Amino acid sequence: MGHTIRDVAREAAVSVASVSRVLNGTARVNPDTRARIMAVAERLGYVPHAGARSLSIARTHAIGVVLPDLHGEFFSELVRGMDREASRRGLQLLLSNMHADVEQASHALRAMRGRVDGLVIMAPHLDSVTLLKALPRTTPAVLINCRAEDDGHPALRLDNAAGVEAMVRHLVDSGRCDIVHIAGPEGNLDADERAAAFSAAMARLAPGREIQIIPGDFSEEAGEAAAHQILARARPVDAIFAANDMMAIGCLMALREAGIDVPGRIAVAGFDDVPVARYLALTTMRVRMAEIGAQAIARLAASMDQRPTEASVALHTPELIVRATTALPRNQTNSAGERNT
Amino acid sequence: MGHTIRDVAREAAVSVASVSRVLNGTARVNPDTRARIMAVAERLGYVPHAGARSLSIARTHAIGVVLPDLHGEFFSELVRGMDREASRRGLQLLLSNMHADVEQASHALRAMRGRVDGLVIMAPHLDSVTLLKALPRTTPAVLINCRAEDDGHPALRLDNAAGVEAMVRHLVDSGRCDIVHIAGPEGNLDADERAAAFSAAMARLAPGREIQIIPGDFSEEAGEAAAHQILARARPVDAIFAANDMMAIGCLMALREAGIDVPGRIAVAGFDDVPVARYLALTTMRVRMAEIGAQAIARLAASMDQRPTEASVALHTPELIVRATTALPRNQTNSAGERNT
DNA sequence: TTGTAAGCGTTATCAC
DNA sequence: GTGATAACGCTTACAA
Repeated sequence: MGHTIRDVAREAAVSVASVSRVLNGTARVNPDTRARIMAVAERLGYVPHAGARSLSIARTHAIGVVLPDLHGEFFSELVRGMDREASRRGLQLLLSNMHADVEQASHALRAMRGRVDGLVIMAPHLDSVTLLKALPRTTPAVLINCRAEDDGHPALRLDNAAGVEAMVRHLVDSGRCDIVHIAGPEGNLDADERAAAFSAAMARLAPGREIQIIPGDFSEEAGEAAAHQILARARPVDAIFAANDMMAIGCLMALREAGIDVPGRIAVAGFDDVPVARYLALTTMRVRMAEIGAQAIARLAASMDQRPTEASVALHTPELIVRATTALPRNQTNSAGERNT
Repeated sequence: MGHTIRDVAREAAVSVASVSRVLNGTARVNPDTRARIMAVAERLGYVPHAGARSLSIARTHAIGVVLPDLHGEFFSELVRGMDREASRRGLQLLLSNMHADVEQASHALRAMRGRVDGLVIMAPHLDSVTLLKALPRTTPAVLINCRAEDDGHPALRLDNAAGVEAMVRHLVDSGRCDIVHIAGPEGNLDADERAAAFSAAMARLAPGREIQIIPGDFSEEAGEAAAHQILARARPVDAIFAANDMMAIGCLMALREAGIDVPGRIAVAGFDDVPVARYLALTTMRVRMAEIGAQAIARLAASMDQRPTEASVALHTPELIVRATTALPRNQTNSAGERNT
């Protein structure tokens, strides 16, 4: 099963040490022997055994990525961003899906010991304290959107509060105060933060209005269902702010089907700015997932190379993207098309 | 940096062999010592070093995935499918991006030696012969959409010819014979196959009509550009068939902006059925990327466990998804909405 | 049932 | 310059 360094050494009539030196360029070796070794390696089609090498030098040049079953585009964007940054740095990504329970998650983490130099962990739905016990305290790790009982690990967090506030402000500014929020799955960090921020923002920006929150689960279907529920009841609604784009889209489809004028009668907004949002002209909060992924890798790399970096928490602030689904009513229109704020 | 099996052995006053046996359940050991060992391991927070273990047992339980910089949704879907299947089987995925040139690609492959039990390689843009020389002939590998100079590796291929033919037939059946094809980047296997199949299908299904092909690169912008080019010239066109969805979407946007009636005056069709396609009601050929990814893992797992499997090539046939952008003209309508064939 | 020791394929520290 | 050889952390005959 593949040649070893010893095969090369034997064929070239040298010691394994010399072969290693040549292949890694770690020390001077006589040009002649060097050439001979290269030739043999080439002829034998020798490929070094990275696993053994890692064991020896105690460095794998790989970083472990532990993600939950992510909804839709998120996975894609996040991993793409990481992958880009990782391959720029000559690092490989060891992916491991972490399913719902902490059990499997910590198993996944343990399985990484000795295979990676660091970890990127995203677990918006789990108790990170339990989780972190599973990982050797020596392994550098950066946390993305974990419930941060600030435990000393560098972390990346989404500023959900700021995002939600910006959106509520936008809606209120355009004259819509009866806003209903469709929440994400309970227990999910982002969902919870967004719902809480919604209540807070409403209390501040539209005092006196009822705070309406409908439960959801981040799925398109939940958005549809919520739309139907909203249409069926009597309370006034002039805007729907879903906790993520997919639910907003479900809403949009349901409203369109019901013949409701959007944004004329009801405005609709989402959160995330997934690619589809642009095509459907959905107003939303843009979250640059790829950038967050790349940043995670960058910070991890830093804390792997140099001295342990500051355990700071970097906050990513979403950006308001105004599109047609919340366009201003005709008589108030002061700008057209897409506008960033 | 983390405890070793020896630490546990020492603390528990047993040999490393016993610790190993207990932790792997590979042999009977006295319940008492067993308990003692477990306790110590727990207390020390011992996590086995997977790298060392792999070296010893010559099995990594990881599979390497080498992909090009994939366009859009593809990456997402493919990796998601693989990830799903891999984690079902307790396998980890070692991701490595392969950039344009064969040099980097083969480097990426070599870096996997000793870290994975098998490889999934996708390289629609490279010469797989050169590529495959880089990998130890002993490592099991499955190829996805590689130019298959059938070299003995199990492979997964897309039946582009069948897909293109189905679409051309659909267009012709709905009375559109002046079809222009927007091709993908030259050198890309799928792009080339689709363009060739287009010519063939036209010759067969719309004999006598000019075979019009406009070059593109799979990007939305290319689709827009092509649309403008088409509108600017005199030749009659009643349908545009883009080599992928993103270009079809670019087209769609450009036509919409130009006030062209779709599908009334010009029908538009794509290829891939990316998620956005449904929302834009784009007729397309559905390619189940996630399924292909999962299948790749499944086949790889098979050829890793058992005897070397047959080197067959599995063909994935895309499915025609008819949506509004190619709906039949009013007077011929015989079905409504979305329809699968 | 338990322990000793020889690998697994590298790298790195010594001598020479 | 080059070559033995001891790690690296684990598994697994083979003995005891």
